[in-house]
Parts: sequence; C-alpha cells; structure tokens
Amino acid sequence: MNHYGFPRQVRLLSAEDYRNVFNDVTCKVSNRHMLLLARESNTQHARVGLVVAKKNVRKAVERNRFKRLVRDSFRLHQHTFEPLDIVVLSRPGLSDLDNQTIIKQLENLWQRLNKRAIDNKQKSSSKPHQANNQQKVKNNG
RNA sequence: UGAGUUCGCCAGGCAGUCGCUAUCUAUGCAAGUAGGUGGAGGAAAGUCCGGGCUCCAUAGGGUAGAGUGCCAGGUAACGCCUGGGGGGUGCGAGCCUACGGCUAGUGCAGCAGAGAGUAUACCGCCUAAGCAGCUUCGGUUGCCGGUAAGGGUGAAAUGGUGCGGUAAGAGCGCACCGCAUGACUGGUAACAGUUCAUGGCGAUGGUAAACCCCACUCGGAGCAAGACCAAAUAGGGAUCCAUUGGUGCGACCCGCACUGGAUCCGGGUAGGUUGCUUGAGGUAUGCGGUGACGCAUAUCCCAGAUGAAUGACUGUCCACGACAGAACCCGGCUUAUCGGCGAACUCACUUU
Repeated sequence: MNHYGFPRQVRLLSAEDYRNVFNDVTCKVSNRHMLLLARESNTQHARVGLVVAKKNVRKAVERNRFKRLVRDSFRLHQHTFEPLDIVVLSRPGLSDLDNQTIIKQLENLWQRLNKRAIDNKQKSSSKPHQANNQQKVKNNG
C-alpha cells in the first residue's frame, strides 16, 4: 500500500458527493483566499473535491495551478485527517499568491479543520441526544 | 561594422524524490501491485470565417435575407494562401490597399463663398449701340449688356501650357500634353501601349463601409450533435395500409412528414457507456510547377482527461525563463508574448 498516493477513492467524484457536502456542512474553515467545507464521510478515509470559480480565478493556467497544489498538499497530509468529505473553494485574489504561500496556508487550514472535526466528535459523544438528532437529519436528507 | 526588411525555427536544460492519466507486459479470483512506453500550444486563446462529422427530409425549386467584390491559380472549402495588374508609400530591400458600377435610377453635402450641380457675375476686365446724369463736348458715371483670363472662398469652382484670336474674353481656333470613345498590338485575364482614328472636352464633379444595380456564393442547428445500456415517472411506442380535413417541418411559398385503421411490444429521466482520436496526419526522398500546391514511394503512430491527468519539491548550470492550458476534429484569420538562433536581401560607412 502506497502511503502518499492520490487514487480515485480519495476524491469526490460525482455531483451527488458535492451536493451532500454543501447540504450538510459540519465544519467550516476559511481565510482571505480560500474556503474549506466538510462533513463526516461515509467512507473510512478523508476525501477531497475542488470548486474553483472562473469568476475568482480568471485564467485557466492559474486555476490548474491552484488545483494541483491543493491535490498535492492533500496527498501528503491525507493520513492526518479524520474521515471527512472536504470541498475546497477559491476566493478572489488567489492567483496573486505564489506556490510557497498557498502551500503554507493550506497546511494551516488542514490543521484547523482537523481540530474542529475532533471537537465536534467529542461534543457529540458527550451529548448522545444531539448525536441522535444529527443521525435523523442525515437519514432524512 | 552599423541600421533595416522578409522568411523560418526554438519556447529553459540535467539529476533525484513523491504523485496523476492512458496503454503494454508480468502477477493475482479480484481490488490491486511491479516494470516499460506515451502525455498541452505557437498561439491550446478570441470564436471572426471556412470545411469534415451528426441530426433535422434524400436539403430539391422559387422569393426574401446574408456574405463576397481588380485578374488568374491553389484548396475539401474560405472572407485564406500564391502569382500577376492598378493605386499609394519608402533612397532601397520592401510595405499598405473595402481595388466592380454614380455616361440605370433615387438620395446626400456643415462652415466659408457671388456661385456647389439644369453651376455661379462679389471684386475685377470690357463695351458708350440704347436710356439717364455731369461735361472744358474730348469724354466720364450709373442702368442695360458681354466675360470665367485675374483676385477672393473652399476639401472640391468643370482640363493644362503656349500662340493666335477678341471690345474684353472663352477649345472660339491651332500645336503639344492630358482625357474620353473605337480600333490595333501584347497578355488566358486584370491591364498595358513613344500605335492609329475620332471627339473640343460645361461631354462624364464627389459620395455606393448611402439606398441601389451587376456578378458569384450560402438550407438550419450543433458533440450539451447523435447512438446504446438503463433505477424512477408517465401511458404510450414501432411497422404496414389509406391521403379528405387538421397539425408540424423555427423567414415565406411550392413541397414533405405526422395524425385515421390493422398488426406487434416495450418505453427512457438520474446515472453510465459510446461518439473520442489514423487524420484533407507527420517525416524523408524524388518528380511537376515562378509559387501557393500537387503526385509517387518509403516510413512513423505522436494527449484523449470527464469533479476533468500532463504536477510539486530539492539540487545544479545558464542567457535567470514571456504569453499562456487540449475538451469532437481539421484549414485559416485576429489578438497576447521574456528572449534566443538561422537564412536571404537592402542602405550607409570603412578597408582591400
């Protein structure tokens, strides 16, 4: 088993996967240039998906660059994550940053996201009533 | 050596580590794993033209509408390219050119100016026949009249120069130049001409990216085209026969299809598969052509993703790396672009 691969299992593939995340966001982390949304995954590992709007990043080259950096950063950090479905969104001004700063910011955001996910887990385990409610919502949606 | 013109080519290299994708081989029941090989551009861009391909009807006739616009050729086709002609521009190599028709018709033209299209009499020039005034009786001034040579206005004032001619002038006449028309010669043609004849030239001003006329071209929609598999949902769908009425075919008409009856049973939204890369293909050589390009032979297979691959990091070298990312595929055009290299040619200067 390769520890730092990026196969199809760790990506969000269909429109349905994305819809699930957007409809039921449990963790939300952002800075000036990007926004991360996440919810608990149905799988045993973390998965990632990308939404880069043409409005925010005008040039195709820049969009590709950002996507590649996110994928690479995720690939290298994937085993530190809780099992989450994560969507990374772009914000305006992203194309002005160089590779180094984007990677640094991503590492920071990964950590914050992970921490929040763990906090949520502890909360739900300490209050089983609330956890049941969440379970119900999931089943309905 | 410097300045410039045209054409062509390249688009950081090398090594290591970790990845992605397609494919081949090995292994495995399978998921996969290991190894090999391929993996963005000259513009992939804008979507401005032209094709292929697919469906609509097998896209046929006419009208409307749109496009193109010197000539010839190339091409699958073009609004592209090549060669040639005319015009403009540069000392030159070259570059630019929306370059059919206003002697078919209709329309348009600010300011200035007397007059701007059936041209015009403001100043000036001429005239003393007629009328009127003045008069030293010679004339002179005004009206009437002639005149487009001179001034002035304008982007533009209806051939130019010279001589004759005249009251002053005028193609009014003549010579030369220009122009037009018709021959002739050369050229496939556009067109050209130290050629000939005819015309005095207020013929025939400009504007057609003004309507328009002429010639030629064009059916529409697009890979989210279309085909197949197929949860859900709805109750229809396919084939044959018949051709009065109704509906549809996305400019309109002609025209064509469907609706009716009989027989048969599947239907098709989410999602998936396919279309999807072997092609008007590249490279080399030879032949034909001024050239665009064509033909022949040999050889090569050179991205095919689909939440969307072709990257990140480190080291190193140097000229310190621009514009920028395929999405059905080609041919162009246009726009963006750090720089580097090569070839041919032009001009200037120096040396021999």
